[in-house]
Amino acid sequence: MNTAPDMERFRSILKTKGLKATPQRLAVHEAMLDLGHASADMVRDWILRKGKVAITVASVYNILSQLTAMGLYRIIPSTSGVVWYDSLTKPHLHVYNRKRNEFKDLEDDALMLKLQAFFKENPPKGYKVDEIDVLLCCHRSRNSKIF
Amino acid sequence: MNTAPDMERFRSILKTKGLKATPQRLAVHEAMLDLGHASADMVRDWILRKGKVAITVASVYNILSQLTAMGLYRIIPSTSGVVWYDSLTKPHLHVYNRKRNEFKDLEDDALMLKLQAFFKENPPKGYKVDEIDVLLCCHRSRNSKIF
DNA sequence: GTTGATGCAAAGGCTTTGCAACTAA
DNA sequence: TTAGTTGCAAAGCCTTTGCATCAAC
Repeated sequence: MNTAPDMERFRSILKTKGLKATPQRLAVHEAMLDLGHASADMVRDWILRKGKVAITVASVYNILSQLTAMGLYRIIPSTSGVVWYDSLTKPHLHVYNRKRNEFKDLEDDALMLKLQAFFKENPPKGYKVDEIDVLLCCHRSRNSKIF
Repeated sequence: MNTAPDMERFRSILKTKGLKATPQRLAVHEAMLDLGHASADMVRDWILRKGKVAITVASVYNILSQLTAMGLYRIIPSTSGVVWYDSLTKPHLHVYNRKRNEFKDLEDDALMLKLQAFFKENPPKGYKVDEIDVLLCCHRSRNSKIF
């Protein structure tokens, strides 16, 4: 995965916000771009594995929180009690494998647009909806329970 | 809320499974029926507040896990890193208020059926979908971002 | 040189576990 | 009676915090 252009964009975002382009911040962002969605632990592992730079757990957490607050990542709703971050901020679906505790992005723009249109036409009463998080829990067996 | 009939049903489920109807288990289930969806901590608070019975945190966790494994509850996907349980196991939507970290059930059968029909007609490629978890993140301000 | 970021270590939440004591059946 | 449950305390994760040190600018 060529993350170079994204990293350049990242550096300029940091500059705009008056934040320093530290090796740790760059490494975290590169990890997120490569992993797509990950927990703090997974980000740290990725950085150590690649031998990019030394980094502590605390910094990983701090950096992830900060970049999420800046809107670069989103938190994925999960059932595991661990916080997962997603580097893809545009609206999209998640397919979740309960057994493996694994997320996959489902980048189907047409599907997402239909879904948004669906909620536009079928709005939940009394609420203003910001964001739609859809988690499709899947398996690989023959039959599906809901259909 | 009159939970008496549900509690009778609960006792018979326990009997069927060969599990004892301990005061702690009964209290946890009554709490879940009353709260709808709650974290372990909230369940414990409820029980202490009502003065039903003495119970430790460990027992609350154990009982919730066990009853969830039995299919009486489901875990709600959340972004907080805390596990939330839901006593409503039939398919339904959740409205989540990020600011308050609060869930509400959106019991709109018609909406859920349409959604299931939607995914039946627009299936994510390559996956067998078990369950659909939809989290609608909401606010109360004038405008909605997605529409 | 300044200002902000990181490392470190400690503490704080949430959750699980092991074992002895207990109790529902 | 006895198999299953709970209480308790300890430990295990995940995450945050405070402060001294360090480095990007």
